[in-house]
Amino acid sequence: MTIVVLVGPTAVGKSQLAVAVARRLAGGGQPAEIVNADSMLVYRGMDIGTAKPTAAERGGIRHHLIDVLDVQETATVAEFQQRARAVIADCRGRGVVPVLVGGSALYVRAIVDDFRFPGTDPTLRAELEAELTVAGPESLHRRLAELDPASAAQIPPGNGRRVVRALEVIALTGDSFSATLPARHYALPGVVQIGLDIDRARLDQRIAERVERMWAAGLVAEVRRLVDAGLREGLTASRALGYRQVLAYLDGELTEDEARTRTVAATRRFARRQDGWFRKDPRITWLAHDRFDLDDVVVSLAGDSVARVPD
RNA sequence: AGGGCAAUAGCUCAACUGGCAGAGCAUCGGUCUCCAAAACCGAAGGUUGGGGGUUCAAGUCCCUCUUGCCCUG
Repeated sequence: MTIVVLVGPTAVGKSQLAVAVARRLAGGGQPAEIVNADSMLVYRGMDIGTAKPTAAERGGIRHHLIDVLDVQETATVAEFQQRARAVIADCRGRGVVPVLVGGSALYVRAIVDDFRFPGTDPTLRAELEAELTVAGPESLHRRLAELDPASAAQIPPGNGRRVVRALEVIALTGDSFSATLPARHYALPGVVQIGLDIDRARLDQRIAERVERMWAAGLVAEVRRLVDAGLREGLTASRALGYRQVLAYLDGELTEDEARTRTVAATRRFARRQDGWFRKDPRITWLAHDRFDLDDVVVSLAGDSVARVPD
């Protein structure tokens, strides 16, 4: 059994390639199915700003884990990991090849590698969060240093978010946090990871054009609509690229023009960070995003894996 | 045309009576086990619009030119 994983920065063309590949990866006569691994495509109503593939763009290929949350719900890696693994297992049970497509590196790794997340406690989290707001991250970090010097050494004192999580885990498990990323060993069989390569100037250009198109397509109106649906209350969704900036515009903190320009800049920075994750993974096979035989190569790489990995 | 105000990092702006030119954002690099399109850390970046003068010392004071904004006619 094989699973194709398509990664790379935003706007390289992952979604499009996924559909082309899925059509040709017929296991047992049925086309492959696409599994989203993108933290923002999960939100209903966030269509324009996330460049969510339209029905036409999906080309009749089934897409999983898109539109599964309301904007006011908080997305989490752990929940996503469970859902994605369930979907993947289901595909395999039906003899269908899953094609995992994602730009959220942590999400992809959590699905494909051996990640085990300690639980969470909303009440406890809320308390720590409240303390973070009033007391600041340094004071929480000092407490972490007493409880668990090893993890305190790993987490920068200014990063309140991670300090809170560490304290939460310690309180919950009674154990130390030991926050380290696991080794790059696939927890699933038959993984073929493919990265789409693009030079920076080209990518920046594509990002600028894409944001331009989003505005023309009515991103501002979409955000207005989502505000009524509770976007501002959504911890995750309200921080999405484009959405956060348009919210600031609607609040009068930015002009519309500034919102657009900042969305472009923020997306560029995001692309750099994605690159940082993916480039470090030696298991990824990199292919130029614009090679004419791109889908052929992906299909054949997937096929090789099927041959190599016995059922 | 006359008068006033302004000009400092790519952008927006700081710098008490003259005393080591800074910050936010952008840019570049990095970190990462439940908000990750998040959060955080680091680096680089300047002939203070041009020219002259006063002073031990000028972004700051004086003269002049340039550019922009405002007021008056």
